[in-house]
Amino acid sequence: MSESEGPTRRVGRPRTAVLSHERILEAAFELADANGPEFSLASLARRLGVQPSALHHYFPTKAALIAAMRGQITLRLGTHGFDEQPWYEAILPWARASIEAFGRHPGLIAALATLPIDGEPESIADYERIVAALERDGYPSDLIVPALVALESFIIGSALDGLTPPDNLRPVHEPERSPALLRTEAAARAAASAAGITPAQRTFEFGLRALVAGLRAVGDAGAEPRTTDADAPASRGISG
Amino acid sequence: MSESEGPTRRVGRPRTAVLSHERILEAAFELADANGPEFSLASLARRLGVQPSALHHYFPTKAALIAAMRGQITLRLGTHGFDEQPWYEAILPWARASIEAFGRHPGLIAALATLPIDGEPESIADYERIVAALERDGYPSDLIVPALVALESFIIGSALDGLTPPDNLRPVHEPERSPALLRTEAAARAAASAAGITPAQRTFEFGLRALVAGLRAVGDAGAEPRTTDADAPASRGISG
DNA sequence: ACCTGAACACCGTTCAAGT
DNA sequence: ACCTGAACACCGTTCAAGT
Repeated sequence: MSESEGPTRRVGRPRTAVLSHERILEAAFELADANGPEFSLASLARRLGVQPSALHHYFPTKAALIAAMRGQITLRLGTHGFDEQPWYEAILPWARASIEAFGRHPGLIAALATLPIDGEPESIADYERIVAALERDGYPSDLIVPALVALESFIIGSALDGLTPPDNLRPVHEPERSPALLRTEAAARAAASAAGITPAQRTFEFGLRALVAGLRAVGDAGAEPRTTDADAPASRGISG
Repeated sequence: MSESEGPTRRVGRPRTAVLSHERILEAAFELADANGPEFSLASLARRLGVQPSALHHYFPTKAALIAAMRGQITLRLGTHGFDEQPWYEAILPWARASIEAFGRHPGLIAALATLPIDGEPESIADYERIVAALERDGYPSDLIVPALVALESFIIGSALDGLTPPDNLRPVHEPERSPALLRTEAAARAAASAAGITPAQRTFEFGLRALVAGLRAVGDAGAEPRTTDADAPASRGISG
């Protein structure tokens, strides 16, 4: 959109500002859409026709810019009717919109995943809506945030999985050494093809339903003191 | 371990080789263990007392080195008794060992996740063992690989989640605007603290059990032609 | 206040040259 | 074959200087 291939602006403050938070964010999304994991401030500056250092006047660090992008993405997710439907219904379109949004910006997924939420009003508001629905539906209080985070972890991991080639798990080098993998990978790829979607998309939809069903089962049994405790086994496996 | 802070080796082929695949991998794991997402060939070369370009003699690219590290990590995961136990039992310690391994190398998680499996014999062998167990237990053939990939996506996403601060979802800036999140996040953190684990660890264990339970439910209903089809809804949500 | 331009401390990778 | 050293094309960030 904004081409401006550098009429070599001279030094000093321009008469009218060339940049703004909005213009930078817009160009940043264009750059992130042009797929490939190459998202750098330098290439963003090139696209905007400015020097890289000019960007730091609006966003102090690269992480701050990405945090702002995350806020925009969250805004566009929409509400998905958590107020009208039970959480396990409304969460499905929310999850689909989330991975779709992540998939549109391949170069950002890893960065978005590790970014602290911190003071991000949009993400906080999004979480608040979902958490409130779980509370309203009687989900066990101390398992609401874990359920939400587990779901988001699955979404993030699936988004990264979507970056791998469609036949990523196909044993091409020594197929005779992994016959079961060869068989089942072909079956899964054929099923995805028949459905007109990628294997990664089919995997996501399948895993999403399984995870939500599992989370729901625990929540329904949530009135009693919880025999399906989530705490016990961790002491025998996971460390720091 | 290997200090060798550069007695300034002179040019030309050394009388006895200074590097080897094993020495490089060992140092690479030491570097990845020293937490922080800074894993570079330059810092690895510094640790080994060589020039960065020397590394390319053993691993053509950084991605090739990380692929080799992934192979080592997979080897150390162990077998976890998929031959003796049903898949939904053996998969639990396998998943715990996986996230523990990822958690030990924070700087590698994102790179490991996006790496194509390609010709990685160790990972292929690991998958083959798991897939074979699912087949043996009668899991629907075209859902075996999706089940495995969904689980691994959850593990990868959870590993990334483990990098965020423990109170990542706590609304500190405007707590009055998100009361439900404030309540439930505190409840979850308190429960984790009482169990002597981090919130991320408790979330992982909880989500793992929910996901496996959900995957198992679909598999048990797998004899019939599948009314719980994974294909239909994708046509109304997920795109390229 | 808002930009340029130089500078700093990094990256991964290639390749000629030396032994 | 196995390393050094120089070179190339990048990074993010800081900061003085100009308007």
